[in-house]
Amino acid sequence: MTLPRKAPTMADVARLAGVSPMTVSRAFKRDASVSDATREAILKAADDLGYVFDSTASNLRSQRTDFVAVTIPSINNANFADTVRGLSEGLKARGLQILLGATDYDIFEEERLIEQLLRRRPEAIVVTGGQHTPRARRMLENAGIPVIETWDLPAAPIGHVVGFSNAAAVRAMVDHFVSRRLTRIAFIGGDADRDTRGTDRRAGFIAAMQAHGLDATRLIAAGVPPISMREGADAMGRLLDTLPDTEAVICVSDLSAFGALTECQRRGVDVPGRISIAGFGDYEIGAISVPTLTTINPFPREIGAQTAALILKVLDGAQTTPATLSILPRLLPRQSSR
Amino acid sequence: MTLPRKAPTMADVARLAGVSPMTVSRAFKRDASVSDATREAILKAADDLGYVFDSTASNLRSQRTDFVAVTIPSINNANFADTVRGLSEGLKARGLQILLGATDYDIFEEERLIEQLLRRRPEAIVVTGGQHTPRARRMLENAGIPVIETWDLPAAPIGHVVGFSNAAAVRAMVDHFVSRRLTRIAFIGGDADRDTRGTDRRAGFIAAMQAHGLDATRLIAAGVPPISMREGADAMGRLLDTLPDTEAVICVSDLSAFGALTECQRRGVDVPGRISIAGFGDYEIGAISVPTLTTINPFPREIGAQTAALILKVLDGAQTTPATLSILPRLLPRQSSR
DNA sequence: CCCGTTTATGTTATCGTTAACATAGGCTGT
DNA sequence: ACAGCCTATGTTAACGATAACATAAACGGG
Repeated sequence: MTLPRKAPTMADVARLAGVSPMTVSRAFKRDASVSDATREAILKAADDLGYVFDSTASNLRSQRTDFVAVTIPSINNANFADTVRGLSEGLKARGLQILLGATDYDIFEEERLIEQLLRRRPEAIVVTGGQHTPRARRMLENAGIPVIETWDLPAAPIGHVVGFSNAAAVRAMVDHFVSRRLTRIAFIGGDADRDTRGTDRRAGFIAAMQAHGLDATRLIAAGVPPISMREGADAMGRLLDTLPDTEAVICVSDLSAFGALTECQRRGVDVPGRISIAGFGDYEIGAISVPTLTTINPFPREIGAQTAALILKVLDGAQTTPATLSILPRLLPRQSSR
Repeated sequence: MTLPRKAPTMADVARLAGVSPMTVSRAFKRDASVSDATREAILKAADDLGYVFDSTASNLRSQRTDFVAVTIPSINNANFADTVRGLSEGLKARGLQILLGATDYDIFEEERLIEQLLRRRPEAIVVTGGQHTPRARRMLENAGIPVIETWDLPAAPIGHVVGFSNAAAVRAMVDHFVSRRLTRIAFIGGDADRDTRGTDRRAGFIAAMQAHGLDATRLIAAGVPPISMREGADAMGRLLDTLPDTEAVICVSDLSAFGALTECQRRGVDVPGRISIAGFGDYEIGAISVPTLTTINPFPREIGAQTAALILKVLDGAQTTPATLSILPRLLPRQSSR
């Protein structure tokens, strides 16, 4: 057992390799000009000493952290996870690392998180949604780094946008049902004020119903977002109890839609025979359940990939004006609706 | 539009507030001794200037980053996400932030990731699983920070452990089936060598079957881990085609088990009447599907929570020897098995 | 073969915060 | 009233890498 002596620094490596610290620094960068022999000797020396590059020092001196800060509502959500995956893959090649934080669907938590993240001096920041506290907005505006809002098309963007209209996506679903002669349509979502995307979807539902001259009052609040399969099932139970003549139901996500489907199965209610069900998000479950679930794919991974590409473009100076990349969600009619 | 002048530093804040930079530094810490009047003036000045604390400098000087590095196989997995959530919640109170990386179920990718993470000088590192490349192992051993292996009970731990035996958990499932007089049992998992926890589960299955004197050759390889619902369904299809007398099947996860269930539903194969199905992980879907899925809950969130608590203890010096916290997974018999 | 250019390396100062030490003034108890 | 002890603040130097500048050696073309 050796004593836990102080960790070796570049100076130690330099001494052992017989070069200056600056040369060691160069040897650890990809592009820098160091002769092969010297680099090899340096890496050997570093390995012998068990040297581990200290990026805290590098970050300060070079004023670069190679972090990209990302906030998502929840880690435990396949859609947001897909976006993070798309981002991560697109940024990895450039050595950019994601600094991830979850807001728990709360814009005040988001504000706190953004402050924490900005202190780490990321190269760019990606936030989910276009609704923020005034202070959060101010921090983002003054951060001096590229800001990308995703999963939404904010009316007044802070910087760049890679998103889609949640309201328009749900409108397409309403249109789909109406074209099938289904008019008594309900909406199952979370309690109004927390999940802003869920709220947008509900608003889109109401607007679309009214545009068709239909009653938009079949609204079931299933609990605090994100609503679970279980909450979807419970909401469906209440819907069947109170408004049994409902012909179709749009759920805020595929998870709640699947829960709703199982409630119908337990009660022997035929889907889509007696009631049609639609979800949102194109989760895998909707593609494989029996029956499969009609849903909307907002291409979350694509959002991440395009966001990553945009960040690289901006950091390269190849994009100097705020960009808005609009993703077009796709309606996927499946067995759960007719 | 103001010019993007240089971001203000503590020195700027200090000048405006009429104090020394050190006092500003103190004002930004929780415990430091600064009079209320001074702190207020400083925070006001900071706000006026739009000052954002620079943790890159703080990290270097104080030799603390308040990062805890975490590697998980995949971001897009509810079980690992739960562990991260448990960790995150337990660490937040102490101002520790998670630095997350995904290995994509690949120990070579894990090695690369561990190196990247250690360069950021985390206060502790949490890895999923107990199998690592030799170099990864060496890096962890020499990192000089607490190392916690999770989701496994390694034979030769590097440091601390918060995990469970995947093999033992599956053995309990085999025992469960055997006690119900089911003996022709199959296992659906991923291809052998990648997902080490999946491999452990398969090995546990084989060992348990042999311990009962039963045939342990009904093994279906469903593809590259992590295997999806779809792959679970496909595997079940092959199983029904090739070994139609199978009485029970244990799937490597609830997701593949649900896929397998849907394949049975599509084929009109009664579950559990003709075949029993079990999964692993206690995903929400298993609790709500019709029929509900027999599964094993390894308490992923608890793993995260206990890991967080352990890290705090170690950083406080209240735990100086390597700890092994063993979680006991719970078998949950449900409708999909009899 | 000489001068302009490139390549490999060295030197110096610095990024912005804070640990460590120092000190003035106020307070406490006897 | 004074030693002893807090409390609030200041001063100095350092964390470990690297940007910016400098230079010696190698190269190359006419």
